[in-house]
Amino acid sequence: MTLSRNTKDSRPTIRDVAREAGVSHQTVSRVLNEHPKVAPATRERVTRAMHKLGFERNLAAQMLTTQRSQIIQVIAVDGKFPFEIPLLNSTQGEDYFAVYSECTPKMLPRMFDMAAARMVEGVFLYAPKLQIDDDDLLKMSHNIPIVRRDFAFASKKITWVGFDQVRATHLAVHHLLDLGHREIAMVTGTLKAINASWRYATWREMLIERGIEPGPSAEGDYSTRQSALQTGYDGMCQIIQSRRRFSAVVVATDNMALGVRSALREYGLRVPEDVSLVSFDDAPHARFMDPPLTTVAMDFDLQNRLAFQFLFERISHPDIEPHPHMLLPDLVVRQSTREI
Amino acid sequence: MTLSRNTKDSRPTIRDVAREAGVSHQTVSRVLNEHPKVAPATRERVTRAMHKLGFERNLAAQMLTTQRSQIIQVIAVDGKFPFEIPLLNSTQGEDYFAVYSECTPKMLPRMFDMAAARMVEGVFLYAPKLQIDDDDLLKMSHNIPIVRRDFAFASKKITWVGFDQVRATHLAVHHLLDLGHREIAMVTGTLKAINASWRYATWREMLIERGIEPGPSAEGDYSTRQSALQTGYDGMCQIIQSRRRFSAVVVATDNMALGVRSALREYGLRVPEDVSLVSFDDAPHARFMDPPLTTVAMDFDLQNRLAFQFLFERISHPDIEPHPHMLLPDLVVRQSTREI
DNA sequence: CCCTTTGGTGTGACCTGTAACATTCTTTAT
DNA sequence: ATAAAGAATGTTACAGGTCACACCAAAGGG
Repeated sequence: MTLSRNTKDSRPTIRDVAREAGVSHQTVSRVLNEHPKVAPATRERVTRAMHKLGFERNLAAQMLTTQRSQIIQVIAVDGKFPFEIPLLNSTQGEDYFAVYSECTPKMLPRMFDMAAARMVEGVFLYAPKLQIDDDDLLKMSHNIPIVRRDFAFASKKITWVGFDQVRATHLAVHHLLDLGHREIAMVTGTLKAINASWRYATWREMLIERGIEPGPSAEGDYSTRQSALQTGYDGMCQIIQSRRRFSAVVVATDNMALGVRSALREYGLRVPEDVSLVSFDDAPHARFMDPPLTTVAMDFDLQNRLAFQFLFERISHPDIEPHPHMLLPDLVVRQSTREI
Repeated sequence: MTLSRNTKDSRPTIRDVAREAGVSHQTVSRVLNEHPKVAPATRERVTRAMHKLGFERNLAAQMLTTQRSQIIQVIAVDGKFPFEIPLLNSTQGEDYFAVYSECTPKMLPRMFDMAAARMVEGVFLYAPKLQIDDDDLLKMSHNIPIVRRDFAFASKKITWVGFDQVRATHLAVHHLLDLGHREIAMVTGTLKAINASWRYATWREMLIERGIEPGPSAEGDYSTRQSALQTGYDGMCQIIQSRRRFSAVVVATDNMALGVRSALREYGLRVPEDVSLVSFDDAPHARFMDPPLTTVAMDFDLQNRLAFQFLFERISHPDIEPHPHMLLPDLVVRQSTREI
């Protein structure tokens, strides 16, 4: 017994639609791709046939011929991309899907090989610890457009979107200096992260430049919410136990600040009466903390949106120049800082 | 001038590998698919050729013939899936990619149509507000395996993974009752969410059953972190302003509890001296709050892992019975509750 | 020693769209 | 009227894998 192809669950193809509408499959393809030279009446018939059969274009087949996957890949190198899943929906308006993967710096070339084989159209790179030469990165990229969503200071040939960490740290430290603080401690993120190390270095340099000895510091890790809270707490405990004096603490992120705040409380230190606290990010919880947290606001939403937007730009106009994009943070003064 | 196909950036195909290794393309395919009947020497030659040419199997072509995409789709209906992107990496060990999309209940059938056209192999459904008949859901599913990662009480034909909300609420309210509280307020999530409404209903019933009048309540929305904090705050303010008495508050999630805590503080109400607070989730920040939060722990990580695991199970063994899976929460007593 | 089995390999069709080119039928310019 | 241009549609050849089947040689059974 010979079964016709369209038995059961197999979905209709353009050939089926063509037969239904009494045209050639190519005409159906033209309708699908909104080719101008299709007679309105024909287009109408074909459209009707498509609806009748419940036709949906087979992406795999389209991928195979066009060499375009409509997929962009988010690659987190040496860490996790700490945002919420709905962010991946930003690609939807552009008819792209985003897939996510993590890898080590060593695996990155292989990652690009696989991306190329999957005909991934763009790579959204989150590699906050990766110091890599632009040319090396481009070499392994198989010409897939890349946008780095991090701080890649020296990069001239790769589009990236990042925050000015020096400026951010200036805002935080200046604020404390203006309030009269001279004994300023810091709880940093992992210094392997480029952003975190800039914040740390800038904090140090600003104080040293002014002849002030940098206060005690501890290294944490804000790469996940969990570790941020815990290492914020641990770091603060460590600083307190060091017995070195401090009247203010700079904390690398608002999540860490939650842990820091908790440690201070345990040791009976009041904020801001005994210790002023300034942090970075302006996360949603910052204004609900006790006291509401003074923080250097970074609009990550904007950063992510821009990074995606630039990526789509590079995909559709591969010839335009890469343009690094430095975002400027803002100080939000709340009640965790006070004049000494 | 005739250009050979393999100019520049076009990637090598199995035919290229075959030529390089001096075998047929089918043999290369067999090596790729670990077919047992390939002579070791041949396999070796082919593998070497693949490496030499930097071959990666073209996913689109594979998809087209096998009708398998190696893609699973996470669909959030009427809301956002509030977890972090790295969660999507749980699919990696299984050689799947996860894509994410959101839709309204009305769009869901169309979503499945598109999924079928993309040959999506499984759907991870997060639809905490969706009350839908199993059969209706199955009807629109094009036979794509589905796992619901939410509470779908009546479902017998769909695999789902959820927490026992009744039990969870019992834990919270019993705890307060045991401590002597009789004036118990509640800040709920949006009552359109099935989980939230169960928590609300159970809270009410438990009190009424015992002849206690339910305390004041306010409806919030914990579907995003942002809204959770804000509506937690707003809801608590509303309850306080109602002037109705309460000695304890049940809060729908730990995120909302942050807002609630902040509102209480503003009104000079101490926790737990004036008000006991019990919440749900045991989010990372719960133990760093002031005071550390008593909460009903739900292991979302486990829930997500199980849901993914069940989905892969259903994909590889479509014939096994759907099995609803009810997870049991645990009460974590910290310092936000106290005997009255 | 011949027949059957089976391990190892090759051949050609097929999956479902799209691109390039061919074909038909109008319409316009000369 | 006739060539040329152009609109609408059809034909055929891909894209890069996998599948079904054919084939051959070596091994095992009678």
